[in-house]
Amino acid sequence: MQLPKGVEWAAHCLVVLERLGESHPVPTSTLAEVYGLSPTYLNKHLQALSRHGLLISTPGSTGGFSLSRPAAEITLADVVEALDGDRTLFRCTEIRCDGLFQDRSAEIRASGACRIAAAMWQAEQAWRESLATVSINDLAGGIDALSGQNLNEFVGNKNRKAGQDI
Amino acid sequence: MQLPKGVEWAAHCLVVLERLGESHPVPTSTLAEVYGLSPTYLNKHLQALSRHGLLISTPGSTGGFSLSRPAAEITLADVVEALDGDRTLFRCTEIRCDGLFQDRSAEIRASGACRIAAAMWQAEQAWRESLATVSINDLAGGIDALSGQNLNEFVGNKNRKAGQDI
DNA sequence: GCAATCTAGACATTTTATATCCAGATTGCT
DNA sequence: AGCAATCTGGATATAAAATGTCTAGATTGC
Repeated sequence: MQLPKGVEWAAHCLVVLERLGESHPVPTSTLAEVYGLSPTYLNKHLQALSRHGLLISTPGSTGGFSLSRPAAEITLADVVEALDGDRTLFRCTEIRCDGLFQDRSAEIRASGACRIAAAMWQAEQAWRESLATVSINDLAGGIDALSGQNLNEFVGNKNRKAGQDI
Repeated sequence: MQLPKGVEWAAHCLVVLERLGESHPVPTSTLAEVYGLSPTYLNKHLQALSRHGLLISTPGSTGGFSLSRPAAEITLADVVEALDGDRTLFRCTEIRCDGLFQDRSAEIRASGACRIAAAMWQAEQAWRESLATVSINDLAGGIDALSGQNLNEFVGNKNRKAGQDI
């Protein structure tokens, strides 16, 4: 069981957008180039972030994606939720009601949620709460500190190429 | 991203073994019948639990599986680790080193682990720690309290059928 | 020796993740 | 107005993982 790679891609892209400041929207193609990712597939993930309100998408010739709110208010929990939907790590299939005790399934269900599921969900809660303490802002310092300058130059050139004055 | 169903199966089976006391080993076929599971596939998971020291397996005609230690000392974290191996929820592919900054990858790696990965792993740590607080013993009370009596009768009959005096 | 079991691995099926592609709509530029 | 670049959504294809089955070998109790 593993988180989809899209989570990693999305997190890095959000960091890039933070580092670039709020200037102009950055198109998928540029973000893909920064990290050597598949543009079309990355776009699918960015669309998901947009649908969930983490990004604002601007259509049109000089369009692209930009952060919808301050990077300090976007957390890893948001990213995971946006890309992985409302799925839980643990999925309870209530096998308590399936085999030997089939005919008492109503009674079993009435006795409350399965304790295994409850414990699993509580642990998952701890996971999400930890993710919620880390914002894109917290992440931005380290990751691309080394390459932040280059990043600005690169994207800047890209945008100028597209006919835009940054 | 979701935990394999085997985790649920294994957890329930451990609870059943706890409720039956330590009497005799219970074969895969009986455990599968209790919850209406695929015997061969369940056996694969039980083998994994055995390899990781949660269960003791007894070969032979009256063989089967039994808990390797008190149910209070087997936690959900153990179950997840046994069935899902050493995989982490989040897998870092270091895309920092892949695209624009390819030629500086050595430098980037030297600057330390990716902060995104670090945050993800810390959250995962919280998840595992929460799972480690829940033992099979804790779970046994609720889940099959309703059907514990039937469980004993059922497995008892099974074992007698197999020629065993329980 | 026979029947029941665990073990290990090969194999098939199903589901999910990954990736690509295309038609439609929006916008900026000339 | 027309063109180029973009986002949007869905269809489709490929790769990987989970799920499930099967067989041959080894162990034990009767």
